[in-house]
Amino acid sequence: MSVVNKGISKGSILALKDAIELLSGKWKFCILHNLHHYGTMRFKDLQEAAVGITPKVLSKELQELENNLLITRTVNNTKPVTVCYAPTKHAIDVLPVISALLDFGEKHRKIIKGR
Amino acid sequence: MSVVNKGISKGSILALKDAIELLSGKWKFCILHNLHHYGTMRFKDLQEAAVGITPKVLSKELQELENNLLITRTVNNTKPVTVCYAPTKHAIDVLPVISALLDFGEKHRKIIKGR
DNA sequence: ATAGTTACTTTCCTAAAGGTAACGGATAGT
DNA sequence: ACTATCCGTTACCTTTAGGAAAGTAACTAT
Repeated sequence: MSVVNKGISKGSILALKDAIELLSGKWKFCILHNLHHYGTMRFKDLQEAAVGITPKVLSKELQELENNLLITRTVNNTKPVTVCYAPTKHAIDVLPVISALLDFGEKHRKIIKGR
Repeated sequence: MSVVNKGISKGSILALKDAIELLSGKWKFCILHNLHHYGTMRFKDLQEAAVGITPKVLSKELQELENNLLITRTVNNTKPVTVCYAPTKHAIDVLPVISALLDFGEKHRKIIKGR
């Protein structure tokens, strides 16, 4: 009937905690959301898309995502150097999380508004 | 083809940020996960299920979840007072997020292990 | 020579998250 | 009177997240 119904395995709670630890925070979902939409983005594009983020924070988030094999970083030898970030195949696995969050967020807004 | 493919609306990014703001953090997903599994839990059950959480933090998380209409709090007039927490109908909307996170977490573990 | 662009890094700082430990009120058992 | 249970609260402290502002390196254009 429900998604979780047969008992909570220790493995599953660990997987949940891993996912939370990696993806929690103010920006990672937004970055991945943008990246999945546009496919490939430069640093500045990402900064403009994630309104309010500072270069320092963006840089840190991107490094963490790269370390976890969710994005790739490519340096182009252009006049002023440009860098491209793109989602990896593995990043596709976070799409369901993002769309579920999006869905929840929209439903939640309605419910909170009308109380 | 993909879940997000037609443009990023401002509303959707706001919904995403709302969801992140509410659910981000170390414990809320775990608490909701447990609550959905067991249906109704007392304070102490929740504390034992979320290994490592302290009463202060648990108390705060539960208040936030209650304020956001994701759980209900019921005080029973038993010998030593007991309190029951249960998920609301609205909390069902976070189940897809949890199962997607769980799924991602498991896939991610495999990918990170074998690199 | 000066100024602009891109992609950061560095330093400094504040606020929030989260942990530790102890305590409190209600009630009941011994 | 003492102890225990349950559900917290309170005070205190440390850690982390994240923001502000400036700087840097490499290059180009004027």
